[in-house]
Amino acid sequence: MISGKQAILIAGPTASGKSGLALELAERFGGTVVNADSMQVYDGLRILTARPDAGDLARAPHRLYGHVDPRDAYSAGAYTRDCEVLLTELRGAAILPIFCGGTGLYFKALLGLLDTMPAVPDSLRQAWRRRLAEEGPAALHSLLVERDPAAAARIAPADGQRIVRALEIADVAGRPLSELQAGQGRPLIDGGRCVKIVLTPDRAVLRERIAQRFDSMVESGAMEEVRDFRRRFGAVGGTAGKAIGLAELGAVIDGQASLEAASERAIARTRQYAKRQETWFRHQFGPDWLRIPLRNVTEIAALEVFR
RNA sequence: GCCCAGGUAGCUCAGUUGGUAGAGCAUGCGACUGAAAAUCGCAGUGUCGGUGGUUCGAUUCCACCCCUGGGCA
Repeated sequence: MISGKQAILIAGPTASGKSGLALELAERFGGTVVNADSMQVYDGLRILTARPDAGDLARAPHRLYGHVDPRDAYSAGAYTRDCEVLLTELRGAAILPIFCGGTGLYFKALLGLLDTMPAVPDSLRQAWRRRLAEEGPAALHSLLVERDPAAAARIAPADGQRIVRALEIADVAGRPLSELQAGQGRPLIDGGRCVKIVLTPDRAVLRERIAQRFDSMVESGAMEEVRDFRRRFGAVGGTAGKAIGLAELGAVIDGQASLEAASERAIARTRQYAKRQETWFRHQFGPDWLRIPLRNVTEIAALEVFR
């Protein structure tokens, strides 16, 4: 294990080679790769969500991959609770966790940058979501102006998702969300005692990799995977249902689109996603994160920080 | 060869009764406290196919030419 380090954190845009690097380091340090990706937690879409395959799993232990039923609701909060349990276990066994994933919010949660919030009952959440669908975000935003003016000022009137979140928290907590967001979150790991790296590949290179990866997903049976997924879980409405490629390949299966058009669409969505990730890592992650433009896993693993 | 339709942003297309043009998608930039592969905001782009003519002024009207699609031969 690296001296004095609690964990290794590997972030980066999709298709930047995070998983390969995590695997390399896990083998080297006898560590466990821990998922930090909001889609790879779900069961059912191994190929489309680029989850490690059987060969990868044989090389090193992997945790929090595919452990959630895609019909269930999952969240950064649920992830935090999963990690808390897991970290206790790994610490007990003196095993180095290597967090690897593209969900910036999950890293933020890990580092204690999310305040503790009361749990929102499912019924309440559903009720607000129904109102959002029926009345639209603008109507709920004007409601929020009365309930939590500070939050309303920060949240765009069209941002239904955040408006609903603020409203439901105000309901359960009896206090505005903006008051609860005090920056008092409890870190699960100490950021100062971790190796934190962000992979920053060149945009043009990443675009190329994204396109190639989608094609190879299709070649490896992504279409069949979507069929199986539908058979097992039906039409999934939650987060898992929004996995890139699911709707697109579904349209091909239903005869609504050509494979070519679907691929183009899925690849474009992936590029857009990668861009949002880059923006997040650039601005939400501090200067204490190491930005690494190198692409070769062995090269990165040889860096000074890993000695 | 003839007839018809079309050639406008990277793509698909709208439009200008003549005053140099716009949507969607794509692209770029950004926000982000439990749906985050989510959700949301901002921005740019054009020799309006070419050449001439009419006009104060043409992407718009006229002529010719080129290209694409369809039809007729």
